[in-house]
Amino acid sequence: MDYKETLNLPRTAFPMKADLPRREPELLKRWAEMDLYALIRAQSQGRPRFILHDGPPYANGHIHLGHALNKILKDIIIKSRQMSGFDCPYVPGWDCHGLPIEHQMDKGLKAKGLKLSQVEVRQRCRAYAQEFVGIQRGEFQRLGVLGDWMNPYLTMNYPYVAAILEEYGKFFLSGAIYRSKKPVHWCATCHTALAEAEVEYEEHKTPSIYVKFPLVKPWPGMAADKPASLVIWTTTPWTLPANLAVAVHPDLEYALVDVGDEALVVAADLAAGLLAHWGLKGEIISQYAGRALEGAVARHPWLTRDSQVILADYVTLTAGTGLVHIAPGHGQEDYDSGRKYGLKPYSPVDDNGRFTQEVPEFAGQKVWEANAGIIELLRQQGKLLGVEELTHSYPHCWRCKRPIIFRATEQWFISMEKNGLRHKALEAIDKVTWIPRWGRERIHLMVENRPDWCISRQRAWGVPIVAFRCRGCGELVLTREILDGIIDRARREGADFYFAEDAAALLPPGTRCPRCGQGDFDKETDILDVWFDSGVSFAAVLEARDGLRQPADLYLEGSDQHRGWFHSSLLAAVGTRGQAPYHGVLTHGFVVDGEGRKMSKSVGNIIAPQEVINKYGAEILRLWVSGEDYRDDIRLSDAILKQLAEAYRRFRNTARFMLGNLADFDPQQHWVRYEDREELDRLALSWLAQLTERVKKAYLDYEFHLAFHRLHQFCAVEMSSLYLDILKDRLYVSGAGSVARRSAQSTLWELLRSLTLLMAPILSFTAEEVWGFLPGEKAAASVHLAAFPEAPPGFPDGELLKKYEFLLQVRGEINRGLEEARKAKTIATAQEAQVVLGAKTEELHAALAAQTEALRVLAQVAELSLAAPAALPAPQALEAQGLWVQVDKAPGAKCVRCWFHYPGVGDNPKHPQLCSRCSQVLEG
RNA sequence: GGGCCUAUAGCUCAGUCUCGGUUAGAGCGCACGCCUGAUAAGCGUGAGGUCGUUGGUUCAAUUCCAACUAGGCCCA
Repeated sequence: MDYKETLNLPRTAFPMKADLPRREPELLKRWAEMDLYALIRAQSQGRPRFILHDGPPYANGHIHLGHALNKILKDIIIKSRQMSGFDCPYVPGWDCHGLPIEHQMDKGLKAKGLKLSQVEVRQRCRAYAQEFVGIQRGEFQRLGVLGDWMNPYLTMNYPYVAAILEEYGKFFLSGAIYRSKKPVHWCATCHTALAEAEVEYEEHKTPSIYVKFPLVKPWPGMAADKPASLVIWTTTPWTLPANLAVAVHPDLEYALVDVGDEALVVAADLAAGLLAHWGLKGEIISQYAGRALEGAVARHPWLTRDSQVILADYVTLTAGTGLVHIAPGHGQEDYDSGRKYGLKPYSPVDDNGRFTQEVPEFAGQKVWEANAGIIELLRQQGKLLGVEELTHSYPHCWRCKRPIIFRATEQWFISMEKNGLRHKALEAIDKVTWIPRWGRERIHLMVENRPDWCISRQRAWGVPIVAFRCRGCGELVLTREILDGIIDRARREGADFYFAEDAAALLPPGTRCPRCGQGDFDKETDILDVWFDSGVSFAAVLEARDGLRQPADLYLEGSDQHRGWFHSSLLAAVGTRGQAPYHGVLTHGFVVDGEGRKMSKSVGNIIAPQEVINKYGAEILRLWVSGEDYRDDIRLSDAILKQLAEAYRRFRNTARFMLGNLADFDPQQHWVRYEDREELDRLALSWLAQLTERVKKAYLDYEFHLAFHRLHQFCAVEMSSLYLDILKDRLYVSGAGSVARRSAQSTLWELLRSLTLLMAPILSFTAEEVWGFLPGEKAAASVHLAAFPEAPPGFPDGELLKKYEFLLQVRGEINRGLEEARKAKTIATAQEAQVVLGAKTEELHAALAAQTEALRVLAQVAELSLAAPAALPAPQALEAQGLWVQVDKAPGAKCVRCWFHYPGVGDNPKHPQLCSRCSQVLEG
C-alpha cells in the first residue's frame, strides 16, 4: 500500500512561480473594473482624514526611478494609513507649464521652419503636456499606485489657472509685488532672455585686460605719498561703462606697491607675479586686510563717476588681481553685491546688445565690437596695465550658438521683507515636523538667505502676470475689479485670451489711470515662474476639492525640493494664509547606482523602471523602495535586484506553503479556540502578536525598511525554519480532522491572514493574490479594503516566549549535535536520531527534565531523553554552556508513513511498515 | 568655493542619537552538508566586520568632538 496517499500533503493552486510581469497587469485590470479607489473612498467616509498632498512631477518624458521611488513611497504611506483606520484620498498632479515643454515645441517648430503666434505655441504646448500626463499616468498606475487617476490636478487646467491668478492677485494687492531690474542671460541675436537650461557653455576667445582705477578717497590709515590706483582684471571690457564698484575679499591681504611715479593696489600674494607680468618693478610699501579697504572710493577709468570699494566673499586669487570690477547690471554676483551696497543694476545696453545713449562714446555699437574701442580708450587714458587674449568657457545661446551677455532687465519680484514674508516663513518652518530633522535646518537657512522671489519669465507657456501700465504716466494698474474679470474668464476659457487680446479688451470699459486719468494702457506680457504655479497647489487643490483640506498632513518629495516645491509652497501659503501648507514634510534621497554614484547618461549606469518591471515586475520595485532606508540616497543595481527577487520568493513561498496546508480548512467550521491550541501554536501566535505591533508602528513612523526586514525575518526564521518546519509532521501525519491538525490550521490561517494584511502596502499585488486564495468568508473584496490586523487577543504570552527562548537555545545545541552526527554518517535525518542530553548543573538538569517532549518536537527527532547526572559523559559528546548532547541512531525501524524511527514499527500486523501512531491514525 | 547630509560584514538593514563600558547583531548571498512529502522549493552547520581615515575628549569610543577622504542634494 502506498501510505503517501494517507497523508495530508499540501495542495494549492497558488503558483510558486510569480510571473509578475504577466500577472500584475491582470490585477490592475481587476482593480480598475471594480473601481477599487472609489470603493476605498466610499468605505472610508467619516473616518479621520490623512492628507498626503502630491507634488506634481513635470509633464515631460517618461518616468525614471526617482519618480517610481517617490510615488511608491507615497502609495505605501497612503495604503498603510488607510489600513490603520484613516481616510486617505490621494489626488495625483502634474506640473504642465514652463520652459522644458516650450523648448521641445521650439525645437520641433524650428525644424519645420514654422513661425507661430504665441497662442498657437501655447496650444501646442498644452497638447504636448496632455500627452505626457497620459503617458506618465499609465506608468505610475503600472507601479500599483492607487489614486484618483481619472481626475488628477493639472496646473494648466482652467480652474487651476484661475487659482494661480487669484493667489498672484492676493500678493499684488497686498503690495508685496514690485518691479525692478535684474541681470538675466540675454541673447542679443535672438532678442530674448534665456533660462539657465537654455545656456550652453562653450570655449570663447575674449580680451583679458588689467585696468587701473585711480583712488580718490583712500581708506583710513592708508599711507601713500603718490597717486594710487586699484588694479582690476576683466575678460569683458564692455561691462566697464557700467562699473559701479570694485570688490575685495575681507580676509585677503592687499599690498600697496610703489612702482615709481605711482602706487598700485593688488592682492599681496599676487603682487610679485603681476609686476613681473606687466614688466614693472616695484616695492611693497604696506599691507592691509581687505576689510580695511571698505568704503574707499576710486574713480572710473574714463568717466567722471565714482566706484566704491566693497567687500565680497567670492573674490579669489585664482585669476586676476584680487580686486574685482563690479557691474551690478551685468552679473549675478555683481547684482547681489550691488543690492547689499545699494547700487543700481545699471545696464546701458539695449535689446540688440548695443550701447544706449547713456554711453555716448560707444552708443549704437554692439558690445563685443566695442571691446576694441574701450581698450584703446583705456590706453589713451593711461589706465591700461596689460592686455592679452584668453580662451575660456563662456555661456552661449542654445539656439543661435552665439555668446550671450548678462543684462539687467525689468523683472517682477515678491518681496521677502514687505509684509514680513521672510520672518513669517521662518516662524512657520518651526511649526512643521521635518523628517529627517535636518530638513528644518536646510530650509531655514535657505529662507533666511534667499533674495526676493523673481516671479517673472519672458516666455509663452505659462500663466500671465496680469497687470497694466498707463501709457500716459507709466503707472502700474491692477485692481480687484480688473483681476476678477480676468480670473472669471480664465476659469472658463484658460489664459490664452490674455495673450490674444489687447489691453482695452481685457480691462473693464472706462478704466482710467488712477494717477493721471488717461485711459490707454499696455498689458504686461511676462508669465509667472512655474514654481509659483505648483506653489499654490494648496489653494488650487487642497482648498478647492471636496474631501481635501489645507494644511495637508504631509508633503513628500526628494530632498532637492527644500529649494523647490516645499519652498515655493511655503512662501505662497505664508504670504497669503500666514501659515505653512503642511504639518509635516518628509524627504527622500536620490537613486544612485550600486557604488553610490548618481545615475547619468554619460556614465551609462541608468536603470529604467520599465526594465525592472519587464524583467522582475513592479512588485520588486516596491520591495526595493520599502527595503532601503530612503532618508539617505538609495542604491539600485542588478545584484540588489537579484537579492530582492530572492526575498520576494521567500515571502511568496511562505504564503504558498501556508495556503497548501489550508486547502481543507474552513475557519468558520474548523476553528479551534485559543485555549485549546497546542503550545507551539500559542508560541507562533505570540510571535505574530509582536510582529503585528512592530510592523504597524514601523508603518506609522514611516520606517518601511523596518517593516520589510521584520516581515522578511518572520517568514524566513520564525516561520520557515522554525514553526512551519516543525509543523509539517503534525499537519501531514495527524488525522485530517484531528484537533491537533485543526489547531495548527487555525493558527496558520491567522498567521497568513495577518501577514498578508501587513505586507499589503508594500507587496500590493501579491497580497491581493494571496487574499483571493485565503479560505473562508472575507468581509473585504480586496485586501486593500481591509484593515491592519489586531494582535490575537491574549497574546503575546510573555512567559511562553521566555520559556521558548531557552528551549530554542537548547534546540540550537541539538542541531549542532545532529550536524556532527550527519557528518559522521551516523544519521541522515533528524527523524532517525536519538538524542541524549546531559546537564552539567542541577539547575539546568531541572529545567530540561520537564521539557524533554517539547524539545523532541522542536528538534523533530525520534527520541530525546535526559541522562542521569552520573551517567555523563560519552567521550564524543558535545559540550557547550554546560550542556551535553549525544546523538545516536534511534532504535527500531523507519515508519514508511511518518519517516520517524520507532521501536514499535511493525507491532500492528495490519500495517507491518507503520509505527503505532500512524496505524492508529489509519484505523481512526 | 559655500550650505545641508551620508559612511556598521559581499548586499540590504539593526545597534550609536535621548545611559559612551564585557565576545557589534539579523536576513540575504557565499561555502559545506541533509532531504526529495513546500521541490526551478525546504532544512542544518560554517566562514565573513581594524563599525570610511586620522586626531582629540575620556579610565574606556563604532557610539561624543574636530579635521580629512569618498559619495549625494542644493547653491555659487
